[in-house]
Amino acid sequence: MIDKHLLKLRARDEISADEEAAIAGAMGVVRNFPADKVVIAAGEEVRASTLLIEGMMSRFKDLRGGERQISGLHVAGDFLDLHSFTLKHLDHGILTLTPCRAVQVPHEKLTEITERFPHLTRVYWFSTNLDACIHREWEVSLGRRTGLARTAHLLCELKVRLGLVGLADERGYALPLTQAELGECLGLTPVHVNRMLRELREAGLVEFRSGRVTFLDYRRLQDVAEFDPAYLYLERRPR
Amino acid sequence: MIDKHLLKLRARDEISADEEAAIAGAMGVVRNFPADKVVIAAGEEVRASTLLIEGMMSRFKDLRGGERQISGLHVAGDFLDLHSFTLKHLDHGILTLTPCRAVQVPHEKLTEITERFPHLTRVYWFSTNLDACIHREWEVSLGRRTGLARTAHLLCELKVRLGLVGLADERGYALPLTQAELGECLGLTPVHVNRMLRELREAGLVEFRSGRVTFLDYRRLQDVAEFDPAYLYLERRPR
DNA sequence: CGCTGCTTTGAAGCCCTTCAAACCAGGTGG
DNA sequence: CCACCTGGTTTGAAGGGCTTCAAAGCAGCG
Repeated sequence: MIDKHLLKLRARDEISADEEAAIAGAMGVVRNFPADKVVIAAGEEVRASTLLIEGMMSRFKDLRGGERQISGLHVAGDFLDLHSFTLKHLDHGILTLTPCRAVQVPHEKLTEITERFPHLTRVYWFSTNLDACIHREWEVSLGRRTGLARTAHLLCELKVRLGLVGLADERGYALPLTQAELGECLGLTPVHVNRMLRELREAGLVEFRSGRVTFLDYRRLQDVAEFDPAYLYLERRPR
Repeated sequence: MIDKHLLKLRARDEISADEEAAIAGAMGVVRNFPADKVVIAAGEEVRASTLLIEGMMSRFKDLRGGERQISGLHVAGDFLDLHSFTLKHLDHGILTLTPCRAVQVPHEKLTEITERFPHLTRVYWFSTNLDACIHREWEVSLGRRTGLARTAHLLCELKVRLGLVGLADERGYALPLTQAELGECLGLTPVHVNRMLRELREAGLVEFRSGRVTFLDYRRLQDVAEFDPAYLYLERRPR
C-alpha cells in the first residue's frame, strides 16, 4: 500500500526500518473515490492527511467567474495534503481527476511522529517543501513561459514524477486528463491547449492522445520547455 | 532583532518563553546587504537559513532568454529560506530588492530545535507551508487573473503581510520596488504594470508613487482583486 | 443509434507585448 | 547653480499570443 510512497521518500533520503514501521503504523482508513469528486473543500477542517495510493488528484482554486486554476497535480505515492497537518484547514480544494484509492493518516499519528522521530519529521517537512518547489516552477511557467513551453514543461515534469514510482518510462506514460484539465493547470483555454498539443506533435516532440503521452523526441522536448529537473530534488541526500 | 519575527509567529500560534529563548539562541551572524544583490544563488549549498530583519528580498528564477520570474516577496520578520533547512540547496535565487539587514541561523541550531522542541518544529513547518499557500495564490493570479486584478491582488497581499509586523496601516505602506520589479512578480512587462497602476489610480482604488502605496478605496480594491486573506491564515490556532 | 463529453478547427477580437521615444527626478560634476 | 547623466516612469502605435465564439468531428456508451 505504501510501497510507492516509500519509493519516493527513499529516492531522496534514507528511511530506517523503524521509520518505515512508524509510517506503516500511521495508516488509517482506505477510501475509494470516483473521478471528478471534491475530496476536500477549501476551508474545511481536516483531521487527517491523505496518502494517494492510486489515481491522480489536484489542488485547485476557483474564482468568482468560475475560472479554475489547478495549482498542483498529485500522483500515486504522494502525501497530497500533508500540509493540512500544520494548516488544519486548506486554502484550496482537493479534487480527484481519475478514480482514486487513498489512505487517511490521522493527524494524531503525525503528531506522534514529530514527537518520536525527528529525522522522519524532517523528511516529511522536506516533502512539503518539495511541493513548494513545484509551485514555484509553475509560477515561472505561468508567468514567463509561452503556452507551448508551458505545456511541454508540464509533460516533462510528470514524466519525472511518474517515473519515480514506476509509472513512466522513456517511451511515455498514461495521463488520464482532458485537455480542459490540462488548461486549468497551465492557465490556458482548452482550445489553446489543443493547439499547443498539435504544435508539439507536428514538431515531432510528444504526442498526447487517448490518455497517453508518447515521447517522440524527449531531448528536444526538454529543450523547448527549458526543463531542468533540479527543482525536483532527485538526488539522495546524506542523513 | 527577532521582535517582528515573533509578532508574525504569535499572530498564528502560541510561542512559549522556552521556545522564544530557543529561537533567540539560534541566531547567528547579522549581515547587511545593499539593494539588488543576489544573497544566495540557485543551487548553492546552504548551511544556514536567513531571517530578514529589515528590508525586502525576493525569490526568483531566470530563464534562458533573461526573463525573470519573482516567485515570492519577503518582508521584515520573514524566515525567508527556512526551507533550505530541509532542501540543503535552493531551487531559486534570493535577491535583495532594497538594502537589507538579516541574521543567519545555522542549520545545526534548527536541527536542535527539531530534536528538542516538537511544537516549535511544527510552527516552523507551518511557516514554510504558509509560503506554499502564497505560492498557490500567486499561481491563481498568474494563471487566471487579469493584469489589473493581479496587480490589485499583490497590493492587497502586501498590505496584510506588512500590517502583521506594523509596516502597513489602513492608509497605505512603503513599497520600495520599481514597476519593473512588480512586473517580475506579476508576469507582466514594466510597460503594462505602469498602465495597470494608472488604471487603478484613475479608478480611485490605489495610488503607487515614489515608493509608497496609498489606498484610495481599499474595499473596492479587494473587490477587483478578488482578494480573500484566508490563504494567509491570520487566525490564531489552538496549541 | 443517438446521446454526451471531448477534441479539433476556423475566424474575429482583445489583452498584453514590443518597440520607440519623451518625460521626469535625483545625483554628480564642472 | 545649472548642465548633464542615469534610472525609472509614462505614453503612443503596431503586432502577436491567446481568448472567445461557434460549429463540426469523433469516440464511447446506454
